[in-house]
Amino acid sequence: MENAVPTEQGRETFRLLLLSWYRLNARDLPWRQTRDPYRIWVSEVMLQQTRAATVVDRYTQFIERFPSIASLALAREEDVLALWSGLGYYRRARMLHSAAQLLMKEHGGSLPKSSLELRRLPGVGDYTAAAIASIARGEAVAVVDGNVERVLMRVLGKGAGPRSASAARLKQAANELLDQGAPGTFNQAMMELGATVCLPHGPLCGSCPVREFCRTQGEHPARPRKQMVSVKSHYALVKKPMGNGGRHVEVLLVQRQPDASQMPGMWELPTLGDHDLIESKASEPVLRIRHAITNKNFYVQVFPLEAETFRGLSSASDSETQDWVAANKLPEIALTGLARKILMRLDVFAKPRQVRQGKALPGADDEFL
DNA sequence: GATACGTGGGC
DNA sequence: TGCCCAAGTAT
Repeated sequence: MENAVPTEQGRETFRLLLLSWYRLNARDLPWRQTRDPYRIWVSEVMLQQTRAATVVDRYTQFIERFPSIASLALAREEDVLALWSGLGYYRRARMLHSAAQLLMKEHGGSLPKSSLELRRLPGVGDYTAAAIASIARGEAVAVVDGNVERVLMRVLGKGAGPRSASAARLKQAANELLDQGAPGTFNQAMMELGATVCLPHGPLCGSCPVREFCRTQGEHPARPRKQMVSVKSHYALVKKPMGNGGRHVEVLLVQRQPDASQMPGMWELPTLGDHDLIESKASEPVLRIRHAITNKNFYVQVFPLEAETFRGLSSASDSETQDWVAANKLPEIALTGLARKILMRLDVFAKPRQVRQGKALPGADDEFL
């Protein structure tokens, strides 16, 4: 493969330029203020397929609640999932939790040092193992995530054929480029460059510290797109006053099947079939929203129902676990992202702290009709 | 290697 | 009632 940084001298210049750019431009993110392997691990798992901006608050809350491997290991899985609610890819949380328990049992409660050993933990793949080892332990191993892959493809150019872009070639290129003296910082700098300058669309080549080494100046092949599918779904909002002068309410929730492929064991509003809608004589929905999950658009309508009405419906006798949950306990429940969104919009969810100012609260974007 | 797994934000 | 995709992993 032809290489825009073929000589060691070229690579060294690349490193210096990248690292000095990073020193000036690194975003101030909470997990960058520590080298605690546990915290790095938590942040890396949260960051899998998830934007840094989304992770910031969740990371802070998570670390506050589970400051150590031991505290995480001792927690109940449902409490871990409750903190993960809305982040998606819930398997990550389960694996993080089970890995913490494994470490308590078999590794003296600490994370292994090498990327090779880290790689054996559930939920820790090549990327995460390299990230933890390089950032927290200074191991000279390069990470290749989506950002690094894009940066390298652009810097190195397409090369001779499809093989040149294989994972193995990219990993090799990344390791040749790696700064042996500061692997953790170098890795983060490469990712930061991808996340903030070498963007998938409209890369900011004018601001790129290593543009002199770049063969392509920003070209990037488009990926095949996937067809979106539309699905309609209906949910019931069943409330019951709790006393206290009617100030507090309880909401009826159901738990998804433990063997469901999506969001197993998570809690959501009771679903209503078409038959239920007729049967319940439901009138107008209190809420219509769109909720996208991977390649499916859910067009969701929420109908307010009296407890007694709901009890009479066929769906109510399904074998799912049901429970009344006090509104002020909702933050402790492992809700699906959709359930969380609905309860927030309808002002049932006791909002933790965030005060929104100057913004129209109903998110507008995914509201429909 | 392909596919499933969630969600929010940007345009 | 769009489309992309983000600090991936497991199967």
